[in-house]
Amino acid sequence: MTRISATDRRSALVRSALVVVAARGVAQATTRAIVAEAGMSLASFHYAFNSRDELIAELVGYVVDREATAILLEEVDADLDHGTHDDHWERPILAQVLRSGMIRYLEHVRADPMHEKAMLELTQYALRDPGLEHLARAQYRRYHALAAEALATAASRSGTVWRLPVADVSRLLVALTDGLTLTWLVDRDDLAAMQLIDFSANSLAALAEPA
Amino acid sequence: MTRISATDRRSALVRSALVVVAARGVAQATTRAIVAEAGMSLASFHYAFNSRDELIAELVGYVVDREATAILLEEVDADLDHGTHDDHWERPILAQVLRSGMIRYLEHVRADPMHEKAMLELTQYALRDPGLEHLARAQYRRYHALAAEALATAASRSGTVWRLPVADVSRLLVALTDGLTLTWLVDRDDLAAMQLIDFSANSLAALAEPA
DNA sequence: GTCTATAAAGTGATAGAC
DNA sequence: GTCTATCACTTTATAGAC
Repeated sequence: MTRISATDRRSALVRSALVVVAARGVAQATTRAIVAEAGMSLASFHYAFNSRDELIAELVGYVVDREATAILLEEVDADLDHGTHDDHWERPILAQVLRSGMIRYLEHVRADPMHEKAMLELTQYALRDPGLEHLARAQYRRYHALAAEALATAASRSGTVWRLPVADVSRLLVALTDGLTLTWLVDRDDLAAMQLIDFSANSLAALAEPA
Repeated sequence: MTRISATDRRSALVRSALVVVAARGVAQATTRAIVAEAGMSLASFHYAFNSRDELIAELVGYVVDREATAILLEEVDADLDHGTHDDHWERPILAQVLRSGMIRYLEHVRADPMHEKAMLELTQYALRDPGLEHLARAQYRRYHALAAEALATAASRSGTVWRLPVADVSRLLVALTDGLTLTWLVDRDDLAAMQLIDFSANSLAALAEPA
């Protein structure tokens, strides 16, 4: 009926695909399920995309951006909150900074668990497809870069410096975050998650020293 | 041709299913692919199982047992190796015991990465199926119990005691192991994996004190 | 019990009218 | 551009011969 540009239709389909993947998994994200979610006809799908594989590839690329910006925006918000009151002489303890950062991440996962599950599945899916494998690696490079930035900020804010390259520490943080996500998704144990966060924050903080 | 008991056929199909899942993923583990791997006809499948879902359910239950016993056997082997020479007065450092245990686990993953990937996918799959969800949880309870046993052994061998309940420490170890597995499967970075192992071993060891 | 053949339902993709 | 209708194929599952 109404004319929609091909690019608009593509992004609409990608967003709908993410909804379907989150709700039912990658295997159940059929072209029919996706167009139903988007309120389009099946033919419109193939007008916008050459194949389902093409959409899945774009979806993987899309979620990498989305995840990165989502976490980044939360960081910025937290920074702004922090900046509203005068803390000129107050130096937060590094472990506390890391702890609150990881709690923010956990809240992010708790707010939309199925989305996080979709991220995991899409990574695993990409890892199986030779043509999509590089996207999975790109996703993790993004995570590492994001973690490195957060760790650098945390250190400078708490007046400390990392005793080993921040890139190395960031890999630890990403692995800890993965473990946190995976175990929480399985048993939804908030208490255990908080214990893991405390442990992670304290253990990582031990890798820094006063500036 | 040759008559095979239904139970034998079931277990043969389950083993073949695991091979297919490891090689091509859960979604591609079709009944046809599984019977081809097992060298059976399609009809034999439905003679042994009522449905594909029934096989997948049994597969999930099967891998839980298999993974547990596999890691446990490695532990026993390691214990035997350790017992061959006289170490009556030698007390290994806890961090070293944990480190070598995690290295053994990493070797286990490196020896058959696709099997480990299959385990991950089956857990995620079970988590989506309301009827299979409990199996995913059971799998992790098993992991936790296994980790708790290993941690208790490690502490007593090194003459230390855990400063918090071993069940809590075991959850940390499982999460660390998950993070190790996930990140290694993505980038296959052995050096980063070793750094994570060192970090984990040292950080966990800090949670114990001399007996 | 084990097979071949086929049914029944779902899938990705396309043709062709408008 | 967008639709309905349909093709070609794959999937799970079953029927029926042996």
